[in-house]
Amino acid sequence: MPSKKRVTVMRDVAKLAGVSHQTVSRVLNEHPNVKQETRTRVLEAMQSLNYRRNLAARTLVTRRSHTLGLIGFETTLFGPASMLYGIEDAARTAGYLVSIATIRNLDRREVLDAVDRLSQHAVDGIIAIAPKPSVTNGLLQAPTGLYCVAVGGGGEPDAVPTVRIDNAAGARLATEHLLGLGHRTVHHVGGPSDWPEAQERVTGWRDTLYEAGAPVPPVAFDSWNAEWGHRRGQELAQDPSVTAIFCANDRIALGVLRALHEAGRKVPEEVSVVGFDDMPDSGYFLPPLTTVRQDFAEMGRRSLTLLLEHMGDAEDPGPPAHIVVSPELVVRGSTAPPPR
Amino acid sequence: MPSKKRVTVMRDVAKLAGVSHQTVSRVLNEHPNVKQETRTRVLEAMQSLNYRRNLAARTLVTRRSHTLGLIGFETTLFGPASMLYGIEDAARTAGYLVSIATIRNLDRREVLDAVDRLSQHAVDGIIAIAPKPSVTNGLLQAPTGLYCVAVGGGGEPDAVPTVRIDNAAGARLATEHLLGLGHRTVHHVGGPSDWPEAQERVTGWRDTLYEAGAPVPPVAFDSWNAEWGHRRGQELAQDPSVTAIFCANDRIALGVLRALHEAGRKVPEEVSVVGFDDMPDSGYFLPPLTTVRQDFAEMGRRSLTLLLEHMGDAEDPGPPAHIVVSPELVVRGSTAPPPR
DNA sequence: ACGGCACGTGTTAACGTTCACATTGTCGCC
DNA sequence: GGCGACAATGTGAACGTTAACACGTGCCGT
Repeated sequence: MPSKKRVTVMRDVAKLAGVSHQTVSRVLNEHPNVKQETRTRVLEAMQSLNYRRNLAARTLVTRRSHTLGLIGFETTLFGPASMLYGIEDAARTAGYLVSIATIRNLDRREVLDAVDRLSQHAVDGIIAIAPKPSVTNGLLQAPTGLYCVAVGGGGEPDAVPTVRIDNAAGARLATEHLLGLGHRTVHHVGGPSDWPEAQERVTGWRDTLYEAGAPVPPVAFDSWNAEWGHRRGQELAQDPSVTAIFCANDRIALGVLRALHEAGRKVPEEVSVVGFDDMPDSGYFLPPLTTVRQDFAEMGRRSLTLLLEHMGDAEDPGPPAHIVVSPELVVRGSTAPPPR
Repeated sequence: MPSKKRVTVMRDVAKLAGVSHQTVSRVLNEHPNVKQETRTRVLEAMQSLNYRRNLAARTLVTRRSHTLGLIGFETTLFGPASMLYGIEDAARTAGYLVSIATIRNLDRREVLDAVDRLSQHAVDGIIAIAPKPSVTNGLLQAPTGLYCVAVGGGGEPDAVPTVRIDNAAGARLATEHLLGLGHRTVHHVGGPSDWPEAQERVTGWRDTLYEAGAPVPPVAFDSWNAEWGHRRGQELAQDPSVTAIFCANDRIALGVLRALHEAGRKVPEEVSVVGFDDMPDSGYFLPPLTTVRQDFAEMGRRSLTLLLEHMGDAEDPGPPAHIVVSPELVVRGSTAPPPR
């Protein structure tokens, strides 16, 4: 007949090894004061019984679940998805599991709800993919003792530690590259105007033009997708003076490329185009896209390190730390000197 | 002075409401036998104390964590990332949290490791993004009582319930579309030969050609990315008899488009190209890509439903259920009748 | 020789829930 | 009017782990 108790617990291991359950616990937690011989005996017992410790019980008493929460936004896109990957990757090595709570918009309500859901499940900390301040603000509402960091955001440094990319520097790289090729000025197709990241890219681009004494053409904002790039590209294609276009991301650039092609304007012979992000297949656009690469996965990893550090600091967290990573220009076939 | 007890627990709520902790528990679990008046009194107490129940304690005694595990592969790509999204979306509505364990390759070891990690954290069930049988097989190793389903796989129906797309039908749609336009035959650029999904697409394509009495050109396999499409596209571009190419996915198609363009062969005037997946910006390729759409997020949602059903069925699970979803042809500008 | 201290181990009590059972009261029905 | 059924609540014991303390050893210094 089948035994009533299904899984083996500490007590079973202890009995087999001829010690108390506490000693088993000590072995498990690598407590120093256990004789080598007992340790191996316990380990053998665990092995032979195929023992796995019950994390729920452990969590109950230690108040640490060894689980981290991730608040994600638009995680189907390459950038966020890669951050998620980087975070999970680093978390695994650090012995944590990652639980996700995606939000469908950036309302404060949604964020609070996600924080609530995660904290109910007793996560030890939260990483938020936080492109807008509303998210970071929501994070501040988290129960005390719950550590939070934000990744991939923009705007002014916040009350929570942050990992972000230097968008202005990236925009500068792109703009300087184009000016360096001899273009009189550079046009810009913006992302959504209410995203700090989009604004920072505008700033970097504009400042570079100013400093170079180049005229600053008007910017239009809308969204991050190819449809917008296509729409805006059609307008720019009408203007023969446009020879260089810096797009707020690669998807917009894709739309711009198509619009230029449809208008019969050759890239890069007549018009140069630069993107931002370096999505997986940007190198296979027509022509291959020159772009500003950001290492999303690395940002994810860094944010996890930051979170763990933050959690490690006992009571006094000190001022929130901020990590800024630098983007990198990838030159491909979509940029060339202007026609003469 | 600050009180020693930090968080409020059931006992506190009970005391404030003037009932026993068990009654509070009953209110929380919506047990029928609680007087309306007491219920509201308890609810008010919970509200005013800002009580949140401790899920770890609950898990310890009920052995249900209300957490689901996800084993993910290449989650930075659009398909898997969308499935993940769909799964999380459905899980949230069902009151579950999703924990992720990504695997970096499809080895059995990695899968076992992921299952182990998830089961340590006491997940109630596991959904695996399982493109190759090795994953599904690993799933069978899961501890008894842990329910698993696979999503997005291929190959023969497995021992675990599965949600998959009808790859052959999708390939058929693409091929018939091209034949219907008047092409004598259709070439195919395959994915990785050891992926069942890639093979099924080949099968659907080949069968359609057979039935139509069209010649079946040789297939080459390699990987899923644009680089491969570009490489293979260069070869196909040399052959003037090639007028229609069906690619195993959109990324490959992107590479093929570029190769054709470089070889001076116009799409769709001289050569038609069809993809598979319908990635976000396929509609803005040059030209806009005709493709076979699969609804990844929906597959994710369906897989969650399947898992919950499976978990609900008490002891006897019956034969594993399989859901097959149908893809859909999206006609855009990359296909046209052959040159005459 | 003896107090003290470090080691190795065991004992008991939490942690915050839910479950099984016991205890009331209230109603309806023969 | 008694008696069973059921509704509403309370009591105690799990669940499996770690924390806090207590208990023996053996060794060192004075």
